[in-house]
This record gives sequence, C-alpha cells and structure tokens, in this order.
Amino acid sequence: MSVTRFDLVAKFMRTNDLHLELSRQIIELCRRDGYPSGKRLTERGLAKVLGVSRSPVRGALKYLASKHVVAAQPGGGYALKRSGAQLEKHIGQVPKATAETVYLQFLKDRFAGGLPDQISEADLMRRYNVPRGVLLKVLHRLSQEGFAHRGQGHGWVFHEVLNNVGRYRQSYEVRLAIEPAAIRSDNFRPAIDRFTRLRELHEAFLSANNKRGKSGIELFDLDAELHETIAASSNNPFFVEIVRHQNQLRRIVEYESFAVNERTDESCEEHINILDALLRDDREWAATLMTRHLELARDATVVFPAQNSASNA
Amino acid sequence: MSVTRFDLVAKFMRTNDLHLELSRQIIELCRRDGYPSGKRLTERGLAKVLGVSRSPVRGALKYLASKHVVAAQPGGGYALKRSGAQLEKHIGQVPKATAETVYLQFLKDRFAGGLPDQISEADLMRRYNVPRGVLLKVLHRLSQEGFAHRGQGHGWVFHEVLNNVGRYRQSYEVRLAIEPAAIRSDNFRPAIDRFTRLRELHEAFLSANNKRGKSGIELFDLDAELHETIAASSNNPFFVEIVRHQNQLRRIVEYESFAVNERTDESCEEHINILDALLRDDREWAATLMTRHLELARDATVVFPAQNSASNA
DNA sequence: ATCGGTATTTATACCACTGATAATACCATT
DNA sequence: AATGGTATTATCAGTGGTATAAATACCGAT
Repeated sequence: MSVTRFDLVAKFMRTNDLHLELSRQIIELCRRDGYPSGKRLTERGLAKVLGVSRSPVRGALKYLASKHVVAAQPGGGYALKRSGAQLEKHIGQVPKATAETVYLQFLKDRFAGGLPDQISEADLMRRYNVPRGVLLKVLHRLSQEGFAHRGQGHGWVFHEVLNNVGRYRQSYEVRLAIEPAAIRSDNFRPAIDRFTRLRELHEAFLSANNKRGKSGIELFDLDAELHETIAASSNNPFFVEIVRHQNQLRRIVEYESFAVNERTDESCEEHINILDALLRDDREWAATLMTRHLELARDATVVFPAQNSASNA
Repeated sequence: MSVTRFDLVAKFMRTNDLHLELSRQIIELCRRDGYPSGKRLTERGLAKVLGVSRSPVRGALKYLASKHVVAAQPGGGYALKRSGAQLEKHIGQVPKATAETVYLQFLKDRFAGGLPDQISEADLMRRYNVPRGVLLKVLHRLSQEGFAHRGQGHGWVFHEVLNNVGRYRQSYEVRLAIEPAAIRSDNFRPAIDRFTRLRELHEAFLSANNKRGKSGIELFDLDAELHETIAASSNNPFFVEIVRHQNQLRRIVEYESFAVNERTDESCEEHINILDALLRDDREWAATLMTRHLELARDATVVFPAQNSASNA
C-alpha cells in the first residue's frame, strides 16, 4: 500500500506532443547557438525563450534525459550532454507530433493532386482518420501559412502550391524582389556570428559532400537558414516573414524531390561568396551576388509536373 | 389555424452573419464591376462567384430586397435596383457581422496598446464578452492575416502592429521592393477595364474633394484597391498576397487616424499618372512613378505614436 | 537573486449531443 | 440549358461536463 498515486503519477507522466515539439526546439536552439557539452539548461530560461511555462519544459527535459541528450545534475536540474553534429543526429530521432505528421501528409497529398480545391472538415476527418482537434490544428496552421483558408460557408479552400514550373518562377520572382532589397536596407546589420557559423556549415557540407552521399533535405535546410538569416539581418520582420513563407512553400516540394536543383556544390559556393561579401560589409556586392544566385537557381530548377488535380470528391 | 408553420418559417427566416457578409460582397461586386440598375442577379451565378451554395445567397438577396437594393422580379428571382454611388451608400448601411466588429475592436485595442503581447482565450472571452466560437473565429482570422498566432502552450501571441514610425517605414520598404517589381514582371498584363474604372473613380474623388469634406476611409479604400489591382495584373499571386497584407496592416491604423497622410490630392494625381502610363503600356515609366509615389507617401506619413503598451494583465 | 521541486490554480482539449444552416438534389418553368 | 422554388441531407456551431495539462505561486536551497 506504500507505492501509490504519487509514484504512479510521477512514473507515468507521459510525454505528449508539446513535450516532443519543445524537445526539438531545445536541441535546435543548442545546435544553432553552438552550446558546448556540459552547458546547464535552466527551466526558467528555456521557458522564457520558448514562450511557454516551466511545466512543459520540464516534460521536454525529462524526455531529452531519457534520450541521453541532457543529463540530470547531482544538485538538480539538467545539463547538455551532446553538442554540434551529435545534436543534429538526435534531432532527427525525436518522434514527430501527430499534428506535424498529418500536416506534412496534407501538403504532400495536395502537391500530388490528391486533394480537391475545396473540401469539408468531415470529409478530411474520414480521409485521414484523425480526431477533430488534430485536424483543426493542422488546418489552422495551413491557414496561417497561407496554404488554405476556411470558406465562407462550409468547407476549406486550398490554395495552389508550387506544383508547376510557373509557380516556381513566381516564387523566385518574389525572392528576387525581396532578398537583394533586404540586403540593401538601411537597417541591415550583419549578424557576424551567425554568418560565420553558416559559413563553417557550408564548408563542412562541401567537403562532406565529396565523401558521403548528398542529402537533399540537409542542403535545403541549410539553404533556408541562410536566406532567412540574411533576411533577418535587415531587421525588417516583413522581409523575414516573406522569405520564410517562400521557403516553407518550397520545402515540402523539395523534400519530396518533386523539384530538383542539381547545382548543390555551385549553390554552396555562391552562398559562401555572399557570406564573405557580407562579412566584409560589402553589401552592394552581396546584393548583386544574391540576385545572380537566385537567377541561376531559378533557371536550373527542374519541376516534375504533378498529375493535374482535376477536382475529385 | 391556416397561417402556420410554413408561413412562420418563411417569415422568420432570420438573416445571419453570413447573409450580411454576402450582402456586402454582392453590393461590392456590383459596384466594382459597374452593374447597371436592372441587372438580373442569379442565385447560382452569385453562389459560384462568392464560393458558397445557393442557400446563403438566397438569404442575402432576401435581405438586400428588404433594403431595396434589389427587387424581386415578377417571374421570380431578383434584379439590381441601385447602381454606382448609390451602392456605396448602401454598403455602409449593412450591419457588420459580430465577428467583424470584434475583429476591428481587437485591432484598435491592440494598436492603442490595450492588449498585452500574450493573452489567453479565457481572458479574451471575459474582456470582450463574446462566446468562444466568435472569439476563435476572430483569432483565427487574425492569425491568418499575420497579426497573431497561437502560442505553443496556452494563450495567443500578438505580433507587433504598425504603431510606430519605424514599422511604417518597414512597410514601405516592402512595398518599394514589391510593387515596382510587380509592374516590371514578365507576365504583367494590364487589366484595362479595371484601370479605366479606377481612373474614373480617382477623377471623381478629386472633383468631389473640392466640394464636400474629404473622407479618409474612402480614400484609403480607393488607394488599396489601386495598389492591389496593379499587383494583381502581374498575375503573380504572391505579389497580390503581400500587397494585400500590407494594406490590411495599414487599414486599421489609417481608419482610426493614427497615421495621417495629408497628400490626398497629390496622391490621387500620382495614381492617375501611374494608371495612364499603364494604360498606354509604358511599364517602365509606371514602375518608376510607383517608386516615386511610394517614396513620397512614406516620407509624408505622420504616425501618432501610441502610448507604449507596457504589457498589462 | 536564481534555481529546482512541489502544490495549486487555471485553461484548454475532448467528447457526445443538439439545433441551426449550408450544400445539394430534384422539379417545374422559361 | 438555365433559372427559381422546394425538400432533403450533411455539415457544422453551440453546449456542458470532465479530463488533462499548462501556468503560476510558493518554498527551501544554493
């Protein structure tokens, strides 16, 4: 009769979706800022940065401890136990939240033409067999990201995605207008440390590239991070928002290899040149290189046209 | 005993929010496309355009009939009974849907610094005294438009709004990058009829301006329509989306006269010059004029700084 | 003063049900 | 073939109660 409620509650505290999501973000944070192994992670600090309360952070840390990414300290609390490339490996091992999975599946299906332009919630629940809450969460995220919106009456309306050459060119048209402008912005202040870090990662990618096989996903994420970081240096949140949105649009397409850009090495080198120009504060040249980089990428991208989605269901 | 159920159902068919919203859109549609009085409005046609089924359209038409904007025809169906400026008058008289009212109130409060950066749903329900459904509808709209997003844990996070000079300049920075690029886009095809109509409206505004008092709201809407129409002519939906978003950001601020641009007449004339250039297909010059127009507007805009919203609640 | 541990309060997610209403099918008329 | 009128069906909004989990307050230790 002595081992009861309290112990059970403590033992069985399940890790939920939010815990997983936060775990990812914690790893990502440590990786991006290059925290060394042994760095102490405080609950309050993480809660502040991640915009949540201590409760879910605690859950996430517990989960990370079980995966040996962090370790409980003797006096209480947790400290980081991995760093750098090791973290990158771990981040892929954190299971995706169910909403995240459904979200990706949605976009994939949509791209492949498997979803009509208009569809009702009930229909989607039947299709994906998820509870209403998850479905709504996904739909609202899609809506926030500009992939869909709730119709005026019943049902949801999906917007077009980057599933044809024309769309892809239009995306580049936007980026060509925005990204060089961001670099030329009056308030541009290069984030030296981030740029330096990015440069290292690119160099690493280039040399690793020759040995092991190339990873499309890895390169895409690196590319996205570079463009977002540069946009962020303009200190204009609207620029960042637009660049991020365009990246998100391309992400799903390129993850699924529906669009391929074979210029991986060249692209990396162009990135490095842009970073170098920015690091020596030669912004005009950086902007020019960026324009050139985007034009080359645009012209080299091959899109595999999806089967036309003649509105089904 | 003869007057029962059927008649009651028919008589008491209440107009709901959707009916009101559609009524507005129908008026707006007729105005924008310059439908003449007497033009027949078919249920199916409107349903198609508005993206809903016939049921709510029917409700809207019934409502509009009660306001004498349309009239029931002898053989059934409805026909438009007003046109042009008369329609503009009517559109202001259609009551706003409750969600719409709350939405505007939100933005106003947020601008004035009356809403903290983070706040829970329950808190908002208490504050605005609206049922959860309406609140959520509003929040999701705000989220879709980039004003807010759901936090990871509990509560919603509000983004910054255009409530200071810096933000305003950043908005113009985006427009300066996007709008001339839209005009220079390869796929730009001027919407001759829309442009011609807009030109007329601008001329009308200029002459009316001298007689009656000026209406800031009226001018803002005209301005927004012009910029969106031009962006739309690029046939690049991303451009349209960005321009629309920026307009929406400015709308609430300028409606409430938190930001004022006294160059109404000059602005109108610049618009006309841009339209003329576009109408004679002189795109390069139109793009140059657009750049100049935006720069002048940017430098002339005065923002009344809102009291700093030191996070309350 | 800041941290981790714990307890308490509060908010939201979930579920089933109900009524309202949007979507749709059908019919008669032109 | 297209339209308006009508009836039927399906979807969705609203409700309330409960379970879960996030936010927060508090405490003792460093």
